[in-house]
Amino acid sequence: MVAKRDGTQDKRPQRQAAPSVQDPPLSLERIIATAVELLDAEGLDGLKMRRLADRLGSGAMSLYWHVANKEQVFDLALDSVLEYRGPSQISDSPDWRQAVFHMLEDWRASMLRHPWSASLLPRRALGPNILGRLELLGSILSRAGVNEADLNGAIWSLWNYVMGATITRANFDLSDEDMLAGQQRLAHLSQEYPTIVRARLLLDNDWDGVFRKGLDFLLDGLVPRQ
Amino acid sequence: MVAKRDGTQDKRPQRQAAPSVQDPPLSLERIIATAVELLDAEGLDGLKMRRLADRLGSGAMSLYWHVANKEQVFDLALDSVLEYRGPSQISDSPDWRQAVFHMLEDWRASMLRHPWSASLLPRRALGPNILGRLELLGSILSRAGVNEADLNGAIWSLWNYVMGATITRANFDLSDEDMLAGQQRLAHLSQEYPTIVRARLLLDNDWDGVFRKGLDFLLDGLVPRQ
DNA sequence: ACCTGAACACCGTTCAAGT
DNA sequence: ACCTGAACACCGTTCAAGT
Repeated sequence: MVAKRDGTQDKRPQRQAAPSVQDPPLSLERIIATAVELLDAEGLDGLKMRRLADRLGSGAMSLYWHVANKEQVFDLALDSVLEYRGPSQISDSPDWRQAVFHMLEDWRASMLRHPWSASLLPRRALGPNILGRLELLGSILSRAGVNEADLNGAIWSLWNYVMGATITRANFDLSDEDMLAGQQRLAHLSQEYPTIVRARLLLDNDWDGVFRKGLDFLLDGLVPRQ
Repeated sequence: MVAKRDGTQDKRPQRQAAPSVQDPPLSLERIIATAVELLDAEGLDGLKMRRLADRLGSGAMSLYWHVANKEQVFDLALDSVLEYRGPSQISDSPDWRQAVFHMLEDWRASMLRHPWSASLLPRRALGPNILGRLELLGSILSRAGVNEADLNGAIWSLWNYVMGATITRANFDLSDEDMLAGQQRLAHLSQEYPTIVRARLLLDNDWDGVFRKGLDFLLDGLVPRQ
């Protein structure tokens, strides 16, 4: 029997898993960055404090020195993912419509890159990054001619639209087999849901195109082209 | 940020809460109806199998004879709340626009009566009641002149819009004090978010009016008035 | 100031039994 | 066929300590 040399085949939990380069010390930034990684990999339910600590090479309870509780981890991970580096000065460029599209499509793309963030955003407090986006949106619309009394409603209309489209898209991002299975189950009920089956509700959905088209319609209504 | 605290000053678990009239036997209907009650009272996180069993006057494990697991309770409670008793034959009435508005506003109202259902719907399978609504929606739009190639996109546009508006509304239904606190925190940052503060983003929001207005714009785009 | 393990109060669900 | 309690494998968090 050969003595185990290098922990390659270890059975034990082995807490001290060869901190070869010695993990850097815990910090709020490192915790949040790792939480985002974990959320991306395992989804909302996959974020467990113990698992997060494991990834950080620390004991589970060490996190609580930097963070009040799990909810705060969610809040910080969420806002960290919503930063907008877009051309915030272009807001007074002549093409306000393009500026709105740019920010909203970037917002949607950010959430789709981290699908857990879409379902999380509506139920958490608004962090600075998302507030920054809303501020930018409001200022563009305002400069485009939306009067003050309608501004609140216009902002929320667009928020609602983006959130609905993104949450749906993020959650219906099924595997092809799932979609096929769903459609087959539907087809089996084609006399109960004839229109839906004809429309191929779960197939051939051009999510991006649908998003842009609806956004166009909404903007036409909110800021009539003159 | 205020932690959600359950203000009810319960003293004891009180298992055997005087089954005065002897609870009726367990049944799927009774389980689902009680689950809806519990969800209405305590929210998504408030639904625990043990608590549900308590309300039913049964042991926790008895539920598992009628139900596979907690997820199934969610699925069934969700669809049970989305039934549409609306005038399904009126779909070929001359006023298709009114028919769409009626169904979508009723859908939104149903979800707002059970706020947990809004956040749940996008992540669960589509039950018969919601499929029925989509079928009705598709058939009305089709008769209103939306051609087959655009039907899928039109249905999803409206779905996205309704879900976004409702999820947001359901989750931002803050107490007056919360809203005031939020706005005050914002006001404190009025040089960072001047537009948002001016628009009174968190106050004076006519959710129902915003919903109807945006829906009008969307329908104008999807089915141009001739 | 920062990190830790033991321990507590849960929660969903399995299992082996009861009627 | 229907219901049950004991028990298991978790999970967030408190606490009393360690450095």
